[in-house]
Amino acid sequence: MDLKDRIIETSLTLFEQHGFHGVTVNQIVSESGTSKGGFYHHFQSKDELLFVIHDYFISYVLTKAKETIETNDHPTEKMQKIIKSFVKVFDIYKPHISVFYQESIYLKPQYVDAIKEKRQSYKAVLFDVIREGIEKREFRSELPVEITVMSILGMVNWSYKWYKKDGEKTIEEIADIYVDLILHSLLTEQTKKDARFKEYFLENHLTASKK
Amino acid sequence: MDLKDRIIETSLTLFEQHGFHGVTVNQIVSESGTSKGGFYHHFQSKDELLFVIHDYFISYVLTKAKETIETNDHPTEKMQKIIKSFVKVFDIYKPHISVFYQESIYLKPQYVDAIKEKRQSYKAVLFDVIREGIEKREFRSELPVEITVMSILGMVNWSYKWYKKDGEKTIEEIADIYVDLILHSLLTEQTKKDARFKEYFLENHLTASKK
DNA sequence: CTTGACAGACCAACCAGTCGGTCTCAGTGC
DNA sequence: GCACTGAGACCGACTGGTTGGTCTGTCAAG
Repeated sequence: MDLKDRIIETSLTLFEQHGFHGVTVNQIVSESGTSKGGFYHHFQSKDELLFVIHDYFISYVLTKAKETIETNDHPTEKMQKIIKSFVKVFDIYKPHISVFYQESIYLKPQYVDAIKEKRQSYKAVLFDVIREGIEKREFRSELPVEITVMSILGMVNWSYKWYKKDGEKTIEEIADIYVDLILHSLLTEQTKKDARFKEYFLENHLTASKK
Repeated sequence: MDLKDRIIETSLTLFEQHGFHGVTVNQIVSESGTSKGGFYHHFQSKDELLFVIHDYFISYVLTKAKETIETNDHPTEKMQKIIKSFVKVFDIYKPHISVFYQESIYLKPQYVDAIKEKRQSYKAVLFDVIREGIEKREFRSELPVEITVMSILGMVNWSYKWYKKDGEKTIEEIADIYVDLILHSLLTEQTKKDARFKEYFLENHLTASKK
């Protein structure tokens, strides 16, 4: 791991704990075992560092989501895969995500456009899946697409506020719960009975408690 | 409106736009038409101002939620009322909420405990409703209480990132959609058929599009 | 000898907070 | 009715510490 990465990793941890403005360049520098010179050799400014962190994460997530929808799956399957893959990102990128949602307000104007665009693309992916789901009668037709997308995003994204790696539930379990909740909201009664999607519901899991 | 309130209102707007550290006391002072002296006459420090904003909002929401559950309603009704009342808070207190979730990381240690306690109480209210719902067989028994609470909180709280007062949908409409989504995730098939709860679902609203 | 990676002393700007001062007004004594 | 006093509300020039960023070097590799 070279110096640049070490600086990023250190900053991530520090930013997550104390916020962008709660951390000085001197702290970053000393915790990553380098110097002002080392830092400014790799980054034009503290603001550029913030941008690099943002871009790194959003690019990764966006690529993953696009991969998922370029299949011939049913919308229900797509939704399940998107959610699972996104939730799993928390295990690796939680600090990135925290910084992404917590500190984006401090991104300098010159950087915001690049990030905004990718953010929009990510939302668009979800939009398309839901629209497709409604068209194909798998999802309830009375759902307003925009609000539904924002609800799903909110539910999943909020995890950054409380998810702990060594918590009671594994990331896989949490992802399964989200899938269950979301699909229960989205699917029509008809689709819920479809045997192909049975495995997505908690009540049919082997671990579920049955009376 | 006296000076103290004017300072709070101005700060709220500024903090929401630029973040706590993106706003200087001088800015606050000049935008609220006062002076350094005026500011420090009412607040011990910039940090205290942040605390006052936090406390004001969380106290309000907590009181509202406690009022709601001190009824003899069914859990389903309670859940619906809590969600509706909380979502409606966005219309009045959106800046408070934004600052609450965005800047709490910068609260000084001396203030965090007071806020944390009220935050926990709020979660506890939701916990209780869900537990009661499961006990009374209105909510699905396979739901893990903690994650479900966090999902609901996430879904609703996330609104602060995108809700605009003059947006396409009114706050009432958004609240109704949340209620529909959440109840579809929570309720048992049996309970969904209960005529008393019919009005909570979008498909039974007068405005819903029917083929 | 050149170039890229890194070191660290130094600087200028900024910003939260201070402090002596002014203005207004209610209360008090005569 | 008037002069005096003191307290609370508010003013704004000033300061001292902090912080992002610079600049001159050093050194190892090629």
